[in-house]
Amino acid sequence: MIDVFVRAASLIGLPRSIGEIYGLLFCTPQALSFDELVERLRISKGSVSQGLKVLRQLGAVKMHYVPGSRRNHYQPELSMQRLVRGFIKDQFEPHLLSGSQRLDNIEALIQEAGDEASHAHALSRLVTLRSWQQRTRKLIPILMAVLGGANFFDKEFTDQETII
Amino acid sequence: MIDVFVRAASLIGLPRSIGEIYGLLFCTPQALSFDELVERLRISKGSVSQGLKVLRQLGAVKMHYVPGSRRNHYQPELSMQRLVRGFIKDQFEPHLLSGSQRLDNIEALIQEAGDEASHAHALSRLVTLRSWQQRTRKLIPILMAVLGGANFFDKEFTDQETII
DNA sequence: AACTTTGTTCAAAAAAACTTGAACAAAATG
DNA sequence: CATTTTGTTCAAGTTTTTTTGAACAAAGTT
Repeated sequence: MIDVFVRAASLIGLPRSIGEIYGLLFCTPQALSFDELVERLRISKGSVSQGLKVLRQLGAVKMHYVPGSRRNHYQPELSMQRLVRGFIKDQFEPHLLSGSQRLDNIEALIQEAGDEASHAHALSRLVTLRSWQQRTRKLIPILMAVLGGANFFDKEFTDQETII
Repeated sequence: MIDVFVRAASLIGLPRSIGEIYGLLFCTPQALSFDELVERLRISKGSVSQGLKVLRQLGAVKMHYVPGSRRNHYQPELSMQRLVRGFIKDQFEPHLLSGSQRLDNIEALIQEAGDEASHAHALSRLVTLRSWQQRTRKLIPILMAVLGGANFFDKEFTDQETII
């Protein structure tokens, strides 16, 4: 089962160790501590430390206080909507933002250099690029809405109970 | 400008050279031949050959016949919808499919091994996983619909002319 | 048929990404 | 305050991915 998450992680460009950590947390009934992750996965403390850091940043694991233990325990985020939101916020939107800046720079570069004829083409491609960017921006809220509770697109979507 | 595509490529897990090839095709007014890509990007024939292969598979470049030249010329796909569809069909859906198989195997494994108590938890996590998968499946057509012409989500989406 | 052009394949080299483990910091404990 | 526990950091080592370039195939020319 952990393998499912290792593959999913690599699909979205995250290292194997991160898939393993999330996968083990996902499979295990109770919250696990740092040491338990090191022991059960047989990976180094360094990997676990870095992996948990990324997973916390993504909002994919939550700290869980366990009475009587000084260690931090970790639990997986099980809401698909929150997982996706975390991924987009952390890994996607920054690129979109810096992308806008970059397109402005490119526009300036087109203005100052290059001959008349190529200007027209370059500017038209820039328009295409900006439209792609804008459409991606508009897509994200729709995506989140579909993953959220109010699913008005699909009438057969019935058993909400089991869907997190 | 090519740099924009190099970054975009790495964001979706494709090598630098592929971003460069698509980027140059995107920037250039006329279709380019294999050799022109090698010369203008200063990368090896091997990289261009492999890069074009992947881009063709994704539907991100199209062959373009140029009269009087024996070489193949290439043009970029400019429709965001088709680019996204190609990417999903080629890189995403196969994992989704094999994922279903894998979940069935996992279910079998849960049945035969493990004690009573952990069965319940494992099965409930399997349900979660299946719901994630099903929701992803349902998401794809919606995504394509939004990227397609009929955009009934956004009333301000007016200048369809420039949007490819 | 011999030769040229055009592009592919694949083993080896280079580069990039990931993991490890030892040194280190911070906080709790005795 | 010395010691132990808990976890982080980072340079070095390992693995994986990407690129190169030479050998090769396929098809067109002379």
